[in-house]
This record gives sequence, structure tokens and C-alpha cells, in this order.
Amino acid sequence: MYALVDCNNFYASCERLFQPALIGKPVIVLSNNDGCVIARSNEAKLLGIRMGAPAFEIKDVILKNNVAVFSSNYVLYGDISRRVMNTLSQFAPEIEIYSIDEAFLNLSGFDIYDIEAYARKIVYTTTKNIGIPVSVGIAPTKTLAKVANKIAKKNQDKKGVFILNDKTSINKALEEFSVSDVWGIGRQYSKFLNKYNIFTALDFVNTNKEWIRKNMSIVGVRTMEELQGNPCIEMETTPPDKKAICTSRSFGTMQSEYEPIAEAVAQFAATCAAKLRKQKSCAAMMIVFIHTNQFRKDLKQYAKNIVVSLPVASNSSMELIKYAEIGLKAIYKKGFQYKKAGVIVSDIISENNLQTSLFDEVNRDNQKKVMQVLDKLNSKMGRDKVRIAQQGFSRKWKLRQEKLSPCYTTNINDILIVKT
DNA sequence: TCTGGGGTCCTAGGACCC
DNA sequence: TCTGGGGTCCTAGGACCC
Repeated sequence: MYALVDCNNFYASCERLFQPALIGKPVIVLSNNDGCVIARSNEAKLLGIRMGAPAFEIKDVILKNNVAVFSSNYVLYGDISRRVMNTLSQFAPEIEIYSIDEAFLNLSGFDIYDIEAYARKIVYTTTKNIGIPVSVGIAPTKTLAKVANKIAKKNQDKKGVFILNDKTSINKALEEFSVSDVWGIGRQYSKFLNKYNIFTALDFVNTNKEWIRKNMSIVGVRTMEELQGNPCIEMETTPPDKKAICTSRSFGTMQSEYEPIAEAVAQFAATCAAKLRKQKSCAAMMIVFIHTNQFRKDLKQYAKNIVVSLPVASNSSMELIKYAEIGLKAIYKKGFQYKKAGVIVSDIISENNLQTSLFDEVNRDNQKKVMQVLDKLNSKMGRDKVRIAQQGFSRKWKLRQEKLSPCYTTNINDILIVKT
């Protein structure tokens, strides 16, 4: 059996941890740049606030109902997540951290226990230790555990726990479960399946397997098998190295001049480099992109990306910034108002088996040492305290974050604020 | 009249997830 | 005024090999 543990309204719950007065009140968290709604407390959901709704469109609802609004604070959520996962890992020998707010636990061999009591203990302990409410779904496959979790969350009377462990209960659950809510079936496939009168998960399971294979590839077949109780998706206990790493942001205000955009792109390249170093790998290819605001139909539009090949794979901030600048210079055009830029690195290999070039003129040992010192200093003093000059300090492009909460658990100054 | 057989690698595009 | 960010996997088709 697998358990899927999912934090309830995670980001909203994190904000509430430090403002308990907000418990029972509507809370929402906005995306970067305070753009869209990305997390809602139950009370906010009841007000009809949709996931992904642009903040400016729901201004009236927010004011009228006194909704608490937060900018997203990923440093805080990341730290709370780490604590939740630590607690969860005590409950099973194998844990897969599936996302910032979800984890699968491998409960094989736990049949000898009262599995429901065990699940309640997970809910109780996490709530007590961390203060974040969670829901637990337990079933013979990961996809069914996802189903069980949704049922646990949806029905108040389940008190955060639901178990699917026999044919009858599984069939009944699938019959009442919309196919569009199944893990692995998104909007496009839902629409497609509905066209063929497949509306529930049970309809889907009873469909011809070859037909699924033809129309939804092997991925669809796996989902089908999983819903039938045959495990096809294994636990992934150690996260695989990333094959591509992307750093991109929308600008707080649109930018026309080259310099602030170059500063932003240098920052993104440096962040990509730091992420590469963290997983001990190097990238041999980079994509730089910029675009204007697609929502502003009244403005001239421009969007362009460029692929830059690195002669030797690298994870040095200095080198990545250099190539990002070359890319940006090639695609930047005067006369547009830019809204967003980004850097993607790929062709990623381990830093241990780097293929250097005969004609390589870069002193890689030196760069490596510099980066090690830089990482060490920044981990102690704070992100980007030491930086490459091109990353700059003007920050004209910086995010809009008007409702940012303090980093209560990670920033020394914020911690002091809490204490006093 | 009639034109083999069996592979690999790469890429773009489309689906999905949180 | 105002609309997020970061990933994965699979397939078909083309190019190429012998």
C-alpha cells in the first residue's frame, strides 16, 4: 500500500502559522509579481475565488470579504516543507517527496497494523509538530492513493483520512470520481474522453486498453492499470538530477532599455549556475528568451529566444553570464516594452565527467575555486550577497511583492522581529 | 511486371504535473 | 495599472547508418 500525504492549502496554511488570527478567515497567496491566485484557504474557495484568477479581477471580492492577501514567499514555504517532510519520513522506511506539499510513503508490510489508526497518527503528528494540516490517502497504487487523498480532502467527515483497499470500495470510489480529476489526465485528455462518453474514472477503467494505448500512449495505459490496482509507477526516493534548469521572471514594471534587462538576465544566468552547482552538474547549452506583455494588445509585441552553445559545459556564474549576454545582445531590439525574460540551461552532465576542449582557454580550476568561495559566503551571509558585477544592484526589473510576509524561520533579522 | 531490411539518433510538439 | 514559474515524459517523423 502507498500513502499520499498532501498539505491542505499549503501556502495559505504556512502564512497562517505566523498569524493564527487568520485561522477560519479567507486567505489567499499570489503568484510572483502579485499576479494570480495560487493558493486559497477553504474560506477563500467558498467565496468563489478561482485558482489562477488574476488578482486585479477579484479586487472587489477581496475588499468586501476582508480576504487576507499574501505575496508568495517561497523561502518560507520551502523551509516549512522541509520540516513537514522530516516529520513524514518518520512514518515509513521509504518516502518520495513529490512536490513542495506532497509526499508518497511506501507502506508495504504495514498490513499488520491498523492502517487507518496509523493514518490518523500521521495527520495528528504533522498538525501537532508543524501546525500544517494534512490529508492522507492510502491505496494499493500511487494513482489510487491520489484518488483516496482527494476524497479525504473533499469530505469533511473523513477527517483527513481515506483508505481504498478492496475491489468494492475502489469501484465505488471510481464511479463517483470524475475522470478529469485523475492524476495523469489533464484538460486535453478530459475533453477528448468526454467526447467518447467517458466521464468517470470507472468509465475510463472499463475502456478498451488498445484504444487507450492508441489515443493516450503508454502513459494512459499505465494510468488505467494503476486505477485497476496494478502498480506501474514506482517510488522515487532520491530525486533524479534535473535535465533542464530554468530561471525566469516577469518584471515588476515593463523595461525598454537594454541595461536593466541585461542585469536581470545576468541574475537569471547566475541563479541557473548556482542551481547547477548545487546538483554538481554542468550545462553545455543555454536558451535566453525575452518577450513583451502578451496581454497588452495595445502595445507592439515581440518575443524571441536564442540557443547558445557553450564550447565546454560549465556551471560558473561568470561563464554563464558571459554567454547569456551574448544571447541577449543577439535578440534584444530597441523600441519594445519587455515584460519577461529568462534563462534555461540544458545538455546537463555531471561535473565529474566534463569533456574539455583542446583549445579551451578558461582556467576552470580557478573558476571552480572562486565559485566555491562565493557559494560558501552566500550560504552564510545571504543569497547574492557576493555577486558577479553584471548582476548589478539597480534592480529596476524587480518583482512586485507588496504583501510579502517575513521569512520567519530562515532570516536572522526576521526571526529577531518575531522575538521582539 | 519488377526497386530490401533493419536499425539509431534527434527534434518539435503535445500532453502532463505541482 | 494589473495576468507565475519550473519541470517531466512520449511520439512521430526525418535524417542518417550499414
